[in-house]
Amino acid sequence: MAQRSSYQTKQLQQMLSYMASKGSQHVTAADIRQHFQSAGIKLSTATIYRHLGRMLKEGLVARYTIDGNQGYCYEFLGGTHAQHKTSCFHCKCEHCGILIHLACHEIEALSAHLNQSHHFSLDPARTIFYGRCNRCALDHMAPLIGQGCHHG
Amino acid sequence: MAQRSSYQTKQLQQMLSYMASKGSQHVTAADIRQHFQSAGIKLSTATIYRHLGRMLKEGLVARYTIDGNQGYCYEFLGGTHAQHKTSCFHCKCEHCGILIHLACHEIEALSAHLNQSHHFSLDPARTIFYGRCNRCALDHMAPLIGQGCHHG
DNA sequence: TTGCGTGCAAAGGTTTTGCATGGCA
DNA sequence: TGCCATGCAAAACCTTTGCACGCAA
Repeated sequence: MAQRSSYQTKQLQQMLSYMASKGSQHVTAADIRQHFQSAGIKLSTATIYRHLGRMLKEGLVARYTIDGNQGYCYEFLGGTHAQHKTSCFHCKCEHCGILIHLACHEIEALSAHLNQSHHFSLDPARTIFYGRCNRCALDHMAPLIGQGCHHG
Repeated sequence: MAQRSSYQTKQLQQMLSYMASKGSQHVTAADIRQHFQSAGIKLSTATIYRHLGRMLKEGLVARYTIDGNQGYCYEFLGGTHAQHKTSCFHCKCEHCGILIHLACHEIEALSAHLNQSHHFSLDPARTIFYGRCNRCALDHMAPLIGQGCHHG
C-alpha cells in the first residue's frame, strides 16, 4: 500500500521527497510549484495535481479546504505519521492561520458519542476545528494596544 | 443592525426573502442564481456576490467552505435563528454531502475542554465535522451490492 | 438630482482535461 | 517496445472587479 502502483519517475520522487520534507505542514499546489520553480526544477502544474490526486486516492496525503482560501491544502500522511494520524485532529486559528495538531482523548470521546448518539462516523483526517489560538485570543482582547498579531 | 444600510431594491428584497425561506439550510451562489433563473427573475451573479459579501459583513449570513466544493456555502442567520446559531455545529458527510445540524452538549463540553486545556477558543460557526452519515456508512460496508449511495 | 445598485463582460485564481511527446520498465 | 507520465495549452469552475446605465431616496 505504501508502494506506488506504477512508474517511478524523477518528478514523482522529487514531489514525494518534498512532501515528506514538509512533515505535517500543509502545502498547496502553488507551494509545490513555487518550490520547484525556485529550485530550477521543471514540474508542471498538471503533473502536480495528477500526483496529488493519486496520493489522495492512495491515502498518502490528506486534502483540506481552508476557509478563505480557494483551492486545497495537502498534508503528507506517509512515513511514520501514518498511524498517529488516524487519531490526530487539527485546530486552525482563523486569525493568524496557525495550525495546531492535537491528539486528545476528549475528541475521541466526542467521536464515539457522535457515532452512538448521532450515527455519524467522524473522520479525524478531514475535520478541522476553527477558532482562535491563545495568542490571537489575547490580541483580540487588547485591540487598543495597536500591536498586530503574530501573523506571518 | 437587522436594518440594512442603504437602498431597498427589488433584487435585495427577493434575495433576502429567498435566504430566509431556506432557513438554516446552506445555499451556494449557484443555488441562488438557479433559483431566480428558474423563477424567471433576473438577478445577476455579480449582484448575488455583492449582496452575499455585504450580508457576511453585517452578520446576516455565515460563510463556510465545504470540502470537495470549490467556492462557498452561505447560511442565513437572520430572524429567530441568530441566537441558537452560536451553539450549533455542523456535520458533513464526505460521501453524499449531506449536512447535519447539531446542537449537542457533548460538543459544548469539548469546546470548554479545548479552551481550558489547549487554550483554543472554538468557533462553532466555522467548524465542520467531516465523516460519514449513517446511510453512507452502511453503504460503505456493503459495497458489493453495487447499489449506489443516495447521492444526489 | 444624487449616488448607490445592477447587469454585462472581462479578469483573476485554482483545478481539470486533451493531446502529442518523452521516459520507465 | 508498450504503456504510463509529462508538459503545454486550453477549458472549466467559482469569485471578483470595471464600467456604464438604471433606479431608489
